[in-house]
Amino acid sequence: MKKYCYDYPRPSLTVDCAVFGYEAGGAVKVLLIERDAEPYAGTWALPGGFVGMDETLDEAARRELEEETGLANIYLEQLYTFSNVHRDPRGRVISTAYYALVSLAGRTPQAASDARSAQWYPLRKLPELAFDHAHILETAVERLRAKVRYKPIGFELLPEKFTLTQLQQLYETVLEQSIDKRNFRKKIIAMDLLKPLDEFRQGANRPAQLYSFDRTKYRQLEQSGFLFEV
Amino acid sequence: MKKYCYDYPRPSLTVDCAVFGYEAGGAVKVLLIERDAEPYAGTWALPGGFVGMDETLDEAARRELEEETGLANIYLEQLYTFSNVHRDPRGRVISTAYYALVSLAGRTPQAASDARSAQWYPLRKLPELAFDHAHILETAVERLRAKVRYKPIGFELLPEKFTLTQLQQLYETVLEQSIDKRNFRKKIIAMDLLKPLDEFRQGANRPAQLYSFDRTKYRQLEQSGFLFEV
DNA sequence: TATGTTAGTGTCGTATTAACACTAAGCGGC
DNA sequence: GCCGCTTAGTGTTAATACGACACTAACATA
Repeated sequence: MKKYCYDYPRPSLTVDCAVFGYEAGGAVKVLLIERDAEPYAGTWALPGGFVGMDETLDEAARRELEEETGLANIYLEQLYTFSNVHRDPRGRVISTAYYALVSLAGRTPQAASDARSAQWYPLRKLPELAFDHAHILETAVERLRAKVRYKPIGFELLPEKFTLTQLQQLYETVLEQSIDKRNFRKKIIAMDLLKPLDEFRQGANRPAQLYSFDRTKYRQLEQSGFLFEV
Repeated sequence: MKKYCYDYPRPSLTVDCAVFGYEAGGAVKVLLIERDAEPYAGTWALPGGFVGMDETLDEAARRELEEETGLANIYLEQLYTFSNVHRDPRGRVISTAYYALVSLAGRTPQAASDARSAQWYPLRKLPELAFDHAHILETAVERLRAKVRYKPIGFELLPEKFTLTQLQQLYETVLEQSIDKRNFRKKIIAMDLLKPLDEFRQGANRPAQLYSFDRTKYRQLEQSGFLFEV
């Protein structure tokens, strides 16, 4: 018994989340779930689901992400709304995609809701994806790369205290290109965004200076719409 | 009698178009319609309307724009999907906004459908707008400015044959800042995007060299994702 | 104490950018 | 016909930003 009736037909609305995970030294990963329900049961897909009547798309994206993978407090940014007429075999479903880049550290997904399992997949070794999610993911990767080139990243993606080498590796991983060490340091230091700490990271070799982000300066820069080219 | 029934409630989906118009020497204008139907009857708004079941959002945006204003063949680009829960008094309505920048020349809107009237409004002298359309417009202006800084504009916005001064004025108008004449010419010429013609524009003063766009080169550059800073 | 590994640092040539002022060509009025 | 007004058109220079490039420092371990 269908209870919700309208004068005109309405498409369904979903959200999908392309969450990229970064881990020092590793490749970029993507958070995927194995679908438990039809259609595409048993197939891997981006976390996502239907939008509720009393939540914004942002809220829906965050909620679905947490429901299906257990990951909360991830800042998602709207990517694009995909509206191909036949993108979903259930009928007319329009989906607004979100994306994010987060640190893998401490973020182990736990499948729940209609996800049979949930895990990080290396971006270069993806399984077959449900719906048009491969296409969504492509779009998200493009956007992520484009964005990283003019907005600094780092918050969230590194431990509270980190070395310049770690920061450089982050950029090299996301951009998939190597960067000159001296030039990178020059530029980052010139931005005056990092606070050198009194600590050093001990280890097998020469101890590395630890830095932390200066969030105040970060926000100032953010508002003035600055450019940041690596 | 409501004929379309579903197991779960569904939001309505609309599209809205922020179409900016440029005219040599004038300020940037925005295409608005005066709503004929409730809610907001008599108030000015962005052209737009409900999405059909067998059309993509892009198609819906183009269709609504033509229905309400008579303007066709405008290349719209997706801007953002606005989903505030109370953005529409009729209930839950989510709207995907599109934007475009076109030449005013020969584009006189003709109201139809549920638009009582349709006209170009100077961006600096806007009336009160319906729904959250003022907010959508703000977002569109930001995006337009950002985009113009790295993608060349000009096609569509100038007559087939134009002078470098006209092209410069276009940039100055859209960016709302003045540009050094010599530097601008140097840069534009260096891009090798313009064909100097054998003609000059006659008028009251020194005749100006006429140029036209070299569309082949434009497409080449477009594909290589080039940057273009003015 | 010798070796291996990562941290850290400066210069220079080149390319890009911004600032800046005068001459050229046509028109209209006198 | 010449003077004045208006718009078109043109190069140089100084400052800055960028990319390329190689060695020394510090520590751990064998």
